[in-house]
Amino acid sequence: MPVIFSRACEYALRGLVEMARHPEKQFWKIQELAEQAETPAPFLAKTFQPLVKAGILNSSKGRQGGFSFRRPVDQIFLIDIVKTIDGTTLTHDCALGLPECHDDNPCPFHDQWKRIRAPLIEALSEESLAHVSKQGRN
Amino acid sequence: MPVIFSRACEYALRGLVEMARHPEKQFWKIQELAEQAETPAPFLAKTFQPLVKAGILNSSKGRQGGFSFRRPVDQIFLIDIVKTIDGTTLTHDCALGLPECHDDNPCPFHDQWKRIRAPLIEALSEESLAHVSKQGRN
DNA sequence: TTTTAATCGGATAATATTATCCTATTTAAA
DNA sequence: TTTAAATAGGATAATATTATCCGATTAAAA
Repeated sequence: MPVIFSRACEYALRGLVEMARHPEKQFWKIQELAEQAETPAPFLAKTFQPLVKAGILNSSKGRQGGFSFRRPVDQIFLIDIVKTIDGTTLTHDCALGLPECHDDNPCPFHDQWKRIRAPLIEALSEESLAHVSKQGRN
Repeated sequence: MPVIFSRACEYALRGLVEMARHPEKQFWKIQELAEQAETPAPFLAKTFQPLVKAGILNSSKGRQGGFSFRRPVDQIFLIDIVKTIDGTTLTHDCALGLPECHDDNPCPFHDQWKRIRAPLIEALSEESLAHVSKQGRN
């Protein structure tokens, strides 16, 4: 098991952060980006496809092609990427995996998980690629 | 992908909560418990084995055998179960999956994830089976 | 003492996820 | 116009996780 995001989402995040750290670069090719982000290139390419469909990335085929952001990186939030690739499981579903668990029919862990999850969702919603890309050293 | 715990851990938690909700019952057989907890019986049995090894559960073979808690349920915390079954990935590892990411060599998401993770770990550490088992309706 | 019924542990099967490969399509350079 | 180089998408392979099965072991009841 990965930590909290799927492998696919981890790779996408790594790639996007790497892109955001180099605003001078207009178009990124998967091959080069994968090397920088330490991800398998073909898999990174796959994870980028839904991001293009979701309107987060722009893609261009052919020579001089590659990927670019569709909007400024201070307007792209981690939650956008996570929801595009991993869906709403993390933000919506029952932590014990019970499909019948809802507010009006809660499992024993429902309220606690809701409280735990809130700051997580909040942080992912407020954290932009612009901000994240200025952090860290890797 | 499951929400945040592995399927195995989800099942274990469901089973243990069910046990904690019926303190009058001394020994639980996997078959009956699995039905109550809506989990596959053989897989639940597997997930219980590490809990026995970790000293959280007691197991007894043979007729009249089954599983029981080894200490009072107000002294068993969700973090104990999660760590026993899913390990320390959730509480220790890099959210972007980078093995070289540490406090002294942080990835761009390191500090944010640390802040997000803190209340999660805190809640799991404070939440006892006794308390959880009194919540909810499932 | 034998039988019954439970967990334990190893082997195996099924499924989901991760990873790669190959052809088609697209675009720009030659 | 042709060639080269990129993404798109479908097919396939590898791996990890989930799920089941079965014989071995254990312990109580018959």
